[in-house]
Amino acid sequence: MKTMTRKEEIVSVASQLFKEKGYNAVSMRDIAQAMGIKAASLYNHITGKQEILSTLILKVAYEFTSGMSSVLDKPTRPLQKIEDLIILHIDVTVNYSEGLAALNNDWMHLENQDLDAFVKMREDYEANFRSIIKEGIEVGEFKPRHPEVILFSILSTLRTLHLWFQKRGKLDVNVLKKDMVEVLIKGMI
Amino acid sequence: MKTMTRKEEIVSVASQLFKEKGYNAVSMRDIAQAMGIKAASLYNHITGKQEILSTLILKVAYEFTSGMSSVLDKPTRPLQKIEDLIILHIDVTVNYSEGLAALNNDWMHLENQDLDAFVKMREDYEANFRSIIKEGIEVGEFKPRHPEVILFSILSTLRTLHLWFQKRGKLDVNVLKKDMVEVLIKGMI
DNA sequence: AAAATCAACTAACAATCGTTAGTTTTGCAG
DNA sequence: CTGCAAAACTAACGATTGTTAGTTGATTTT
Repeated sequence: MKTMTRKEEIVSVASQLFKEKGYNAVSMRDIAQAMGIKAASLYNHITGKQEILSTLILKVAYEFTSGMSSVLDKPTRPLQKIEDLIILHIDVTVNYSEGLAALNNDWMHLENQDLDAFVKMREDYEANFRSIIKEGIEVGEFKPRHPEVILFSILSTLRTLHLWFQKRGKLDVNVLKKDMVEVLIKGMI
Repeated sequence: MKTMTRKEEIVSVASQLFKEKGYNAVSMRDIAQAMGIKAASLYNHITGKQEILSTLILKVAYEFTSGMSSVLDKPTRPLQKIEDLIILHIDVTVNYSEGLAALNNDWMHLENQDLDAFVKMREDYEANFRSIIKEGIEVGEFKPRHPEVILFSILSTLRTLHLWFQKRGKLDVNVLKKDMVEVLIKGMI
């Protein structure tokens, strides 16, 4: 782990507290105490509480957006793209697990442009995912099921991965990738 | 819809606000305003903000617990039990959609005995679910996949159903049940 | 009609919130 | 050493939080 700027430290410490109690239940004094300083000192490094949240969430959201771009750019078939996206989610979960909790639970506490930017990224991401599924059904690679149900099932699972990964940290990442792809794509029977 | 007591009205109104902004971002004055009264008047019917949350969450948690009991009592095979649990989740989602948001996002803000009771119900529920999956694998009804991954995939999907059900309310409930069972159990290819 | 209960109200409380201003300490470059 | 900037501090602000006390008017019970 490379050396962190003080601001990165604050965002990191805050993200752990946000994960446990949520954005609104964590005070600036809580964050400061976890860093061993006073709340007012935080303002030497950040402009306010909102900046912590938006820095945290938008960084992770960008990872998904750029990951989706990579997947779309490759000339692969729909099934391979879905597999790539599952791997993407697992990798982001492993590397940004703190930020994912905030992204999932506290995105609605973003404000103004940050909120708009996030919502747009999220909608675009879902739309791209949906298109891949629809194309897979059209070319006969997937069963002709309601695309919305497939999209919902996969995304729900992937979005809450961080909860399980921390609880059952014993799960080996590569085993998880393999089994997750199998279960999500081929089902359980 | 039968006539509500005033307390039930408060819990209902509060649950809608909790769903949008989360427990901590909703003030007693917000709840009162949504009911057309003053915050202090709420205390004629409830003992405090905590009671709203615990009433809301524990009612839904009990639905899952008793639903699980029914499924376990029937002398069916593991596959049928899983299908029954999927139906249970969809039914609870339709009938208690507001409470599910609080259960998923704000359970950690419960206190003392309420928190303990909830955590125990949740752990028991997951343990029962896990046992059914393991038995299904043992008797050869399910593929020999990591039980934890199957459990996680199904529960993640079912627990976030309420988010999608409100967004895409056009989805017919019976179509949803059929497709959801198919997708979760048989996969997408 | 009198008495009691209910459910609303006003007013205020102590605590905590995010944030600002002004000051002191720390650590490094010259 | 000296000087300077970075980063900590103390103290306080106005706003909001959940909650309590005491009161009023309406409705129900006796």
